[in-house]
Amino acid sequence: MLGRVDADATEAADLVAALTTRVPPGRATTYGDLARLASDLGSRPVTARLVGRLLSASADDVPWWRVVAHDGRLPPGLERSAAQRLVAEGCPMRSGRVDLRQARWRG
DNA sequence: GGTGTGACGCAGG
DNA sequence: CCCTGCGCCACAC
Repeated sequence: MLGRVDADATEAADLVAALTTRVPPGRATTYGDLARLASDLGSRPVTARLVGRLLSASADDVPWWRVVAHDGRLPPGLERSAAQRLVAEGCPMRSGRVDLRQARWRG
């Protein structure tokens, strides 16, 4: 059934968007963590790679800058924009990377 | 259909 | 800091 594929993709996109919206300002989470949370809530596993792809095409109201790589690195090409927003929120940073030891949010 | 490429993650060198 | 390899998923060629 080809319809199921689209349904699953939509579910994953909604889950990721919803979870990202829950990340508090000044805090951050990782693609991997989000993938795990989305996998628990959804009907099928979501990978970190998928989270990144979905987020790259997310809506304007989604705080994508609060989702970083597992080592706190910011999205390639958008470091400036992300860093500026994060700093404005008071998110702990370190050498251009998010200090996850302090900012990490796990839901 | 195969192949390359990403806003990924992890183990190694 | 760099890089390679493997597993992972979706997409453009």
